[in-house]
Amino acid sequence: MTADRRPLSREFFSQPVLDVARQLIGKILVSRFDGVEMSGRIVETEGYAGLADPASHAVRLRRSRERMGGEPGLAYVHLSHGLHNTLNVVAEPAGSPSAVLIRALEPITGVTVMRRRRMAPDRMSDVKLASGPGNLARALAITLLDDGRDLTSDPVLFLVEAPPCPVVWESTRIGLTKGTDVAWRFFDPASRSVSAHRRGRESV
DNA sequence: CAATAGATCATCT
DNA sequence: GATGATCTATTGC
Repeated sequence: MTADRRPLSREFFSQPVLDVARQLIGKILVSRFDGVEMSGRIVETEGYAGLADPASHAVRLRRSRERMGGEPGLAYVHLSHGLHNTLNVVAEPAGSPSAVLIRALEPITGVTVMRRRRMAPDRMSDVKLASGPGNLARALAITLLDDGRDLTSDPVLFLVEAPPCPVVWESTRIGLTKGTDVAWRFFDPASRSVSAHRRGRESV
C-alpha cells in the first residue's frame, strides 16, 4: 500500500480550477496522525472559481483571498459554522484566487483511527466515516493548524497520484443558501458515499 | 464594541 | 424539512 506513491505535482494544481476539481476524483489523500497513517480515495469535490464566483470565500474573506491567490497545491483550511474544519487545495497560478474543497472520500487505511475519531457506532459503515467536508476533516484529524501546508511535499498531509476515475459527474448548484451562490461539484457516481449520492440527485 | 453571516452535521418531526 | 450547536472574520455604530 506504500509502494510507488508519487505526490501530485505543482503543475497539476496549476491547471484551471474546475479541471483540478474534476481530476482530483479518484486521487488519494493521506494524513498521518499520532503515528498512524490514514488514507482514502477522493469521491466528491467542489470548485470555487475566482473572484467572480459569489460562493467563494475569496470574495468576502481576506485570509481566504490571500491563501487562494497564492501558491497552488497549498492547503486552505476553513472553520465552518464554528464547528467543522474543511480542507481545500489551492488551484491555478498565484494571482488567480481559486481552490477545490474536498468534500468526501472512501477510507482505505487507518479505518480504526477514523472510527475512533468520529466516535462512530459499530453499525456505521466505513464509507460514511469521511463523507462530507466536516466529517472528513474530523476523521483525518485536519484542523486550522494544517492551513498552509504544501500538499505536494508535506510529510503528514499530502495527495498522491492514482488512476483517473473513469466516469465523473458534475452538478452545478444555484441557490445554496441565500439564492446567489454558485458552485461546481464533482463526484464519482459509482461511489457508495452517502454525500455523493445525495448531491447527485440534486444535479441540474 | 455589538451584530451578523456563514463552503456543516446530527437529531429531531 | 427544521433546528440548534459553536467560532471567526468582517461590517456597522
